[in-house]
Amino acid sequence: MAKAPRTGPYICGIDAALDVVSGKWKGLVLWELHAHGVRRFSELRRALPGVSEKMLAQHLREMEADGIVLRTVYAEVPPKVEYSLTESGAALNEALLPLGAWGRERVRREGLEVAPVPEAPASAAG
Amino acid sequence: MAKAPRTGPYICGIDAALDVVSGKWKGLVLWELHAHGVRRFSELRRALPGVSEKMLAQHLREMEADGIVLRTVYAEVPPKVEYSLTESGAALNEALLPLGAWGRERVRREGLEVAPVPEAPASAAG
DNA sequence: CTGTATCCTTTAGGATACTG
DNA sequence: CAGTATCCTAAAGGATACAG
Repeated sequence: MAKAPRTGPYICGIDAALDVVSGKWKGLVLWELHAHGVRRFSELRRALPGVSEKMLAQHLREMEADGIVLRTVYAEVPPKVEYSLTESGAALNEALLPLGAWGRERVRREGLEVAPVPEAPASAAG
Repeated sequence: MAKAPRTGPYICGIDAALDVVSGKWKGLVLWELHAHGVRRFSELRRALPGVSEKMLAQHLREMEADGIVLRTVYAEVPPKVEYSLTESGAALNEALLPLGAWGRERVRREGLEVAPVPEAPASAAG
């Protein structure tokens, strides 16, 4: 979803799904949470080289509102917040696997560049 | 792909795939070509209510450059141009099926609105 | 550590007019 | 019919500073 309440009626399921994953870093956030189960804000920031605090926070809020990410706040000092996938988020990740496979095939076929990601699970993400 | 030559290195397959389907109408174009096999420019325009000529042409050029759409120009007058899916485009469509299913489930679960599409194949697109 | 607030640049998308 | 060209608006994203 965008930040606005609800953009409008969807035309098909693809629309409704792309609306949720559209965002420069959302796919990576999804994958990072899938790979590690639980991540803190600062861990996600380190895992996404180049992301700004604003965008990371904004994306996480939207994904939370879309029901794919769970945000857990611990009443400690210093503050501690953990992010994880909801059941729906995990299902979304599963649904993205074939698309990821197609994308990797595309990268291979067209000889596109791929940035090395620290600690990325090479088996399925590359 | 964006209109710029190449945005930059991809981080994972999802990135590389989303880059190709990101665009307000690309998913629908994909589906329309899948459903009909071959479509002319004006047919696509009618199938995508609200699309501007500029965006449709631009999207089709990008999809052609990305190797998922084939553009066939007939040397006739009046002009005739046909669009269809390449093998890669058809594979992309297949890879999008689980995502579409997830999207429809999301629409159902959250009670989101869906716009009725003329002549859309209800079996898998709704 | 986990964010917000503000300001700014870039890009996507749209309206309209025109052309081979 | 199948587009281009031009101009414009809106939305996404980024830099930086500050706060609980």
